[in-house]
Amino acid sequence: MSNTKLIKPHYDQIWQTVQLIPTGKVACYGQIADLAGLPGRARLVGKSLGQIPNSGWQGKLVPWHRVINSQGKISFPINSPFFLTQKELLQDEDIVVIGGKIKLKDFQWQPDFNELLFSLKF
DNA sequence: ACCTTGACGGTTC
DNA sequence: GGAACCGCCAAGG
Repeated sequence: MSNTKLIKPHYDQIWQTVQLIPTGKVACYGQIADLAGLPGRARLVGKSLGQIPNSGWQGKLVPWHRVINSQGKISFPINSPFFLTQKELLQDEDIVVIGGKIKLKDFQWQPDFNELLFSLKF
């Protein structure tokens, strides 16, 4: 049977949106919230990312590591396990991380409007 | 039904 | 820069 009923209402939209972030780019929590049709709910984005099943979602992995805060920083305590994991995943994509910070000017995802209309199913 | 918790963000100083 | 303050609201206890 389908497990979609078990997923919290907004998580689908958030995870779906996060999957659109291309390799080598990052997006802010608030940016994802806006694109997902949930303006002002950046915190919900963070919360939902922590709820992604280990097995992935709808058969795909969600690139949670590409989501950082509006200051361009990784939102985990410096040098904590999650921090280090995220930093490594980002660097694997050639994203420059210095002191937990990333230059949004260089690496922030700038989605194309038409692309969004074509990709988002809600 | 009430209270607390957040992988946040904008404003202000 | 950065720190303090407040607004936000779904979830979970």
